[in-house]
Amino acid sequence: MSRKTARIQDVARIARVSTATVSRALSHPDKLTDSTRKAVFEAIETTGYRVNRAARNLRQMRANAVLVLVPNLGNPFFSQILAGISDRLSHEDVSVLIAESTHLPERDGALADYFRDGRVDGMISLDGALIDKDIAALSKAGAAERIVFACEWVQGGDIPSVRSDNRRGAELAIRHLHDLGHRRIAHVAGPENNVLSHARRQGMMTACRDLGLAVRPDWMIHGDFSLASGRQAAASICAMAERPSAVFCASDEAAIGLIAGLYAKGIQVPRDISVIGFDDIDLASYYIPALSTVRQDRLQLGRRAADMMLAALAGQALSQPGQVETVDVALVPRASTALHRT
Amino acid sequence: MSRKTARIQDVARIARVSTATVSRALSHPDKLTDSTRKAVFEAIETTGYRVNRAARNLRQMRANAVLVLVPNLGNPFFSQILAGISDRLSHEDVSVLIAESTHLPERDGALADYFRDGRVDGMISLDGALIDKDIAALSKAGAAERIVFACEWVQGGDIPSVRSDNRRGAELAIRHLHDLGHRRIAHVAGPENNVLSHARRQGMMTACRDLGLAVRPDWMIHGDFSLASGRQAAASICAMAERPSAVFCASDEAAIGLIAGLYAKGIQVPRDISVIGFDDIDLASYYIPALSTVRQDRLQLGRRAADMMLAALAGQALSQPGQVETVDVALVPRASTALHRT
DNA sequence: AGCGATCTTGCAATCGTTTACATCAGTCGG
DNA sequence: CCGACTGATGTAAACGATTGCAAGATCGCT
Repeated sequence: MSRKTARIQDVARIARVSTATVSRALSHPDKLTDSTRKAVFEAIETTGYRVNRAARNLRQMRANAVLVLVPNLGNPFFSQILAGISDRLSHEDVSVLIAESTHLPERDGALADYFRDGRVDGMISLDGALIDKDIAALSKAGAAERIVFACEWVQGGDIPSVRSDNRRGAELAIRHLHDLGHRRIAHVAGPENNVLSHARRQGMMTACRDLGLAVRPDWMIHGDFSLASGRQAAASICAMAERPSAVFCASDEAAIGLIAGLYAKGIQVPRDISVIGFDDIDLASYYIPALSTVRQDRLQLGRRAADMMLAALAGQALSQPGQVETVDVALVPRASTALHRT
Repeated sequence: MSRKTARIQDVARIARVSTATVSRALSHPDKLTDSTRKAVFEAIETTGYRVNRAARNLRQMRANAVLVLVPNLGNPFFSQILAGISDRLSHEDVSVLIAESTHLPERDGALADYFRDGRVDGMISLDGALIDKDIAALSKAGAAERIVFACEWVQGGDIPSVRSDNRRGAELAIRHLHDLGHRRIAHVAGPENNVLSHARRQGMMTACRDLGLAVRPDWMIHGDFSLASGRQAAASICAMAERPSAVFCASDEAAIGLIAGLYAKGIQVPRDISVIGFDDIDLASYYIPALSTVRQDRLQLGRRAADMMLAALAGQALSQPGQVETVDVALVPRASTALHRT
């Protein structure tokens, strides 16, 4: 038995047809006579033939692969979106390549190179912090039409995106606290330059205005979505002369960090302060107290982004350049928010 | 300006050399005269040339890519190992493809096809549940020498692996509980057929024997590493006539589920029962009570696996076929374990 | 039977590299 | 001054598929 894998020629010889016919049997089965198609598939069976992707990619000048750019793989939040993407793409015979923003080579245009050397046909970015330089390099590489954002996005561009309804999520959170009687509400925000931070803060401001609540600047606490930043926020709150009765955190992790931090100082949630998060990570319902939060459907975000990508690759430009798809969010009240003690 | 990207021919023409020389400038720069090398690199600069990966892969008959097989991308535990792998490989110009075990096509040998159609040169599997059929298909595809396990592994095979010292981790956990005065120790195990479950249970048994503790079969509770299984275990424990004073859980998630479940029934940790987990996930130190656990270095697991992979691809077979590298673990005592009340 | 239309299949060029081999120019020792 | 040797570069044949074009086969209709 020969060590080498079967080539299209071997199949053609056994099926007594040309290589062209074998190729067609695979890509346009309906274009063939029943009998020849059968003969070809039998030959494929006996030889165990599989098409060589490198050869196909070279000839077709496409990669049949998509790059997913993740800010931080260690973060379960992103990896679940990745799972949604992978789910869709793996069924379409499109390979999924991954790259972490933080581990990209320093060299400018490292991202664009994925396109220019033909490794991928498109990119789904979960990172909204792409700088203009990257974007410029990408569009110079002719890749601009084959980029989709998922979850995060960049502000000005025409690049289509799939995102949660962050503003509404924030409004739901604030209204929930308001319904419970809270009037003094603080916010632990995400990173300053992040689009999600911004949208969620905006949502909070809108809701507060509608409800006639004041938003005190000193109750807008800086954070970065992380556990550690939540814990730090706890310190800030303890130091306050007048404390809020409830806190809306821009992420579940920040909320958990905050609760842990408050607990360490003897402030109990929700007895002394109510806390609500954003995301509904798996752990939220197992935390003590179970975390009230706003659910984002991360799998759905990934799947929809993958669908947009497939559409973009299928050829026709996207319906509108700046297309935005929004995935709904839902309030999930649990035990970390309680009636305000009057 | 032409739309098409520059080819090696264009570079050759501008640098006034042959394509062979350009190719050599990239792969064996030292084989060239200083002057020609300089000329070539200048031409590359002006044309913005990048080698076409499909063409290179076809000619070299290799993919310069590695497949990472993950049981479940949604699980942060795996995605952090993935981060370690990605970190190493992206610096070596090796692309990282991902596939989820659960989303693989039903067809037999779907994994082997990644090798047979030349999409990847090697595979790092985080999934120890590969069935014999898969393995057989893989080795028939000549891929057996290019597989490495990370974290999990399969029992009998010769396939090299990187893993944490699970037995020692379990022993550390048990001795820690013993040091605190606990003598009645239960275990929430992982899935029945999982190698990690087995190793950790073995470690527990060894430690118990050494310390002269009885292991009661009815205190070995089935689980599957998940939050939900931990919560279920809480129900089991509540139903027991005689309760353990401490529980060693095979994962942090199970431990958290357990604590949440016990809390719901009015049993407090560590006041009534001590609980220790395994993994040291990010959240462990932010849980209330902060979770005692055994730390696994997931990044390191990934990095070492990537290194083994690179060595395997570099050509020479691995030192021994069944090579096993062990990554050390560490006890991290926190607030979920306390002195046994006598 | 004749003719055009339609459908099926084969021929051969092509995608962009890499690399074995050939070639050519120096270099060096005798 | 010559032959052997070394080192740098060019020539051209792969790698394995896809696909425009052309040719042959089949069919329908008059």
